[in-house]
Amino acid sequence: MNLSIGEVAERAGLAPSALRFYEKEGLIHSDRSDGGQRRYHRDVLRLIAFIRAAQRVGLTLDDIREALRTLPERKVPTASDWARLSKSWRPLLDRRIEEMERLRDRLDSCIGCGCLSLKTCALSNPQDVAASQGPGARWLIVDDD
Amino acid sequence: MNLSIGEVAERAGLAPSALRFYEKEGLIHSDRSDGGQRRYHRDVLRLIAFIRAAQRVGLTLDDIREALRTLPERKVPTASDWARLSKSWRPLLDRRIEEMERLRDRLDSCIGCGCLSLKTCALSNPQDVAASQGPGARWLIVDDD
DNA sequence: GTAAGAGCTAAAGTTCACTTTAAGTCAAGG
DNA sequence: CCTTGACTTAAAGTGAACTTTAGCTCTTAC
Repeated sequence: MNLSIGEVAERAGLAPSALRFYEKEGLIHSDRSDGGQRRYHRDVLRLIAFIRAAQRVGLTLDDIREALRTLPERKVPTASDWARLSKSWRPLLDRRIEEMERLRDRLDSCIGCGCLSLKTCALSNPQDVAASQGPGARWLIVDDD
Repeated sequence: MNLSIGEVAERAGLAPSALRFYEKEGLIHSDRSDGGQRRYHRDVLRLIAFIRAAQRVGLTLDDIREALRTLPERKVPTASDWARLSKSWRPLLDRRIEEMERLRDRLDSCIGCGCLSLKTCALSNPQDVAASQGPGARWLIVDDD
């Protein structure tokens, strides 16, 4: 317990500046030594691991701060608190995986058929993906006319 | 053929400003009308679709520009050119999918066992992932001691 | 006790991928 | 011909997620 910022940075695999930044953003918390230096509870490592995982799932720090607000205010979160949090990311993660798999399959079918834009190609029948991320997410769909 | 910037933007689902930006970045090309306005060949739509797909796979515009440099200089790319390109993204895409699946499974096993940090938990035995993205990518691995 | 290295703050800087702005030009219908 | 809306440029602005800088202070090992 009572880790310095350097120790946390080292163990968590990010820079001390990132830890100060996360703190300023209200994502993590630290106590202070008599001299005013940050001192961390070991639990912060788990929290940081969660933050990084959430980022990989595609959440912004804003989203993450929001999610973390569901954790108990001033007490150390329990296993079930963490479990609830992980669970809430599951659908998002599933969507991302599905999205990637669809993209992979489309790329595959294109490599196979060599068309990439004909009406007969899988890529030209977007009914499933096109709307998922607004007008930008059209993958490999190009409608030749 | 000979689409205006507005038409391309509309069909590709992005803003005209993005098209000008891509052009400045050397990702796409346009001819000009007598009056100096951009005129696009329909093929640019496919190219844009590829660029967006590549971005979803996690490539930066720099990476993409690099990849596009393998396309024939001043002639319209053939289906097999595109196929080669898609193929080259496949491993990256596979890695991203694997990564996401691993994260999902880990979150699952955590929800199941409720530990999240004990040495007995799946999360504590990272031999596979930890090195994949440098020291930052430690997922949910926290080594309590 | 002291020197070196780790930590402190606030503010400015960085990169990525664009968007916005300002001041003007082009194209097409009536 | 004229108006309107789409287009042009260069340059500045944006937001996310940090990092760097400058000028200090703290902590620790000798």
